[in-house]
Amino acid sequence: MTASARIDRIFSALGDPTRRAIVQRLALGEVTVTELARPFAISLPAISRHLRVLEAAALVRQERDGQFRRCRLDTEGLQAAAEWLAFYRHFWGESLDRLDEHLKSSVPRAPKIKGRNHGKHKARR
Amino acid sequence: MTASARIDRIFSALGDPTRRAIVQRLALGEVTVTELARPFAISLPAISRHLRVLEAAALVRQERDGQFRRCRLDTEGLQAAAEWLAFYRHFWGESLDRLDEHLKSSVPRAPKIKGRNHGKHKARR
DNA sequence: CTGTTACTTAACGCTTGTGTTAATTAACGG
DNA sequence: CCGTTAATTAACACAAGCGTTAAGTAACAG
Repeated sequence: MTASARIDRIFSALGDPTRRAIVQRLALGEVTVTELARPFAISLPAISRHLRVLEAAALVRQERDGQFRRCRLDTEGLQAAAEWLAFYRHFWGESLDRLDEHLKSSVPRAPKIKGRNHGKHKARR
Repeated sequence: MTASARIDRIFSALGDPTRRAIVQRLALGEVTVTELARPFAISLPAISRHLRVLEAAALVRQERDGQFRRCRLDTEGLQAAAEWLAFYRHFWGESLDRLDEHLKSSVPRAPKIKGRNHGKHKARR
């Protein structure tokens, strides 16, 4: 697999608001698929496929636990994306130290669950 | 415009290898559209539309110069993406300082132009 | 066994994305 | 003016993406 294809999958995966919301939810902790799906206004199969995409991008990992599948963050994809972007840091002249400061000083709010009615596809029934 | 829609556009824009190659090219310096398009195996209109997408994502800016349009990086989108990802840094326990080190120590190779025959759509004529 | 719960896979439809060629707009150069 | 160069917009084709419902698989619970 080429490096480009890997980064492709990561950024494409993060381009969907439902999938970013899943990542944000998993940042709070491990959950089963059904638990994960509950806050969303889309069907379970839809969530299931988002999870495939996130797994292929190394953003999420799933592990079987009897009847359940536990999902958690996979940092590999996030790291890869961060490193790709870090290459361009000097263009905005912000050292990572200063970015670090900025982030530490901002309120560490929990990510909100988004992804309902995001307007790309309406539920039709 | 919602914050989510903005991040949407940025990650979706970066999800395409041709567009990432454009960003990489512009990191080397300002160019006109035709110059920018030359290394790619796709038509000028296709490049032109990629530029629209990149502009909408605040990743590229275009400025008229007589007969030409000069394109350059817009760091706003890159920053926004980096900040979104930075929220998850602590999950892989890497401080930005250490990431900084890592990047400084690696060879500062120029980004390569990719995006030809990336397999998503074959040229048909 | 049998039914229930937790998912995933299959099949389908609509929308979006990406490419093409042809036509258009705008500036430059004689 | 008139032709050339630079780039965009228009119109179209086809693939990919994301949603749905229905059917399949696997573990659990009685």
